[in-house]
Amino acid sequence: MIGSSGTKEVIMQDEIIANILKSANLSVTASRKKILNLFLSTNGALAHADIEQEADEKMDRITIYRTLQAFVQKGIIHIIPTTDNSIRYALCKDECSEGHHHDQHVHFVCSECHTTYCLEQINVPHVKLPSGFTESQTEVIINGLCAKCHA
Amino acid sequence: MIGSSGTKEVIMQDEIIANILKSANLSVTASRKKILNLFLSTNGALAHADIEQEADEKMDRITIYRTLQAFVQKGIIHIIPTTDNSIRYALCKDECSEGHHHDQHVHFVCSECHTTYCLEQINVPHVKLPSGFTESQTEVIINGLCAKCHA
DNA sequence: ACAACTTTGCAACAAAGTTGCAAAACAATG
DNA sequence: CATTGTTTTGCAACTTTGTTGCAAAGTTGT
Repeated sequence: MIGSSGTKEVIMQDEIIANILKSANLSVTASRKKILNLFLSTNGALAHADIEQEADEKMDRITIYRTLQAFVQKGIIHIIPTTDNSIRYALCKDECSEGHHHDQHVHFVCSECHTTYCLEQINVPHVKLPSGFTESQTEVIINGLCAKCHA
Repeated sequence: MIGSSGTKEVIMQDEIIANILKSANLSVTASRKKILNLFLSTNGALAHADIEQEADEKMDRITIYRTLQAFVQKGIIHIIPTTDNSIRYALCKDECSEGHHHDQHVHFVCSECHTTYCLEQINVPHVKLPSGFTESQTEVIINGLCAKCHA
């Protein structure tokens, strides 16, 4: 659900979503629209479990797995590394495309509420590697307390 | 196994391992020595599966789980974030203690051979956070090709 | 060497993820 | 808008990964 916005906005959003799917060469189905909508209306990251809960109406676990896999492969979302053995996904920025993720922003994971924030504004600092090593992607994960969870 | 070193060195290494365990308040058992030895003789990170393979002699899966948990809790090893839903562990440096991990070095994961290197020499750059956010730990994971896997 | 305590291995269980296949939904035509 | 070909979904069954309780075995300290 898009919240309390009017019908016109809902239709707009719906078309935006459909277009994202089409330009990724994915057919536009109810489950995909629902999951993509969830990502668009969340500014943090989502785990498989979150999606399973939110998309309350009957949607198979397996469909969620496959949808997420498809989205990752097509460059719509990307995986954020975690220490708790749970895969978290977040929307990609424009520079990402099929098979080529260029995600250079910092992720912040709150140790209290476990929300994952994408800090787009902040650039990933460049790190010099030992000789023989080449970088294709750098991920920065910062753990700590977010603004909401401060005492 | 320590390789082809002489008997004296093996005994030395054995004592070092026992001391690490003792100062962490863990009793010295065969499984723990074997797993800790594995970490000491690997300069990268190990996943549960790696340990299960290497420690070929009969050692229960469950013992490995519990040993790793104990090591993490006591500050002997720490978890490295990954994108592939597999928990990887690496030895902690001296600054780590029970319940308090101060691991500030960069990790490099080779996309070819999936070896995880700890780049101790390289400092983690400091990142400025939005107001209200406080950092407790920063992790940097770099993906790319390692020296061995270069064509 | 003995008693108190910790760790191990087994069994059983729970959670997370994958694969094959038939039915349903979608896309693209006329 | 109906039909055909393709893609996606949902189900069942299975694999892999991780957890818990408990008795037997091992470790520690005296």
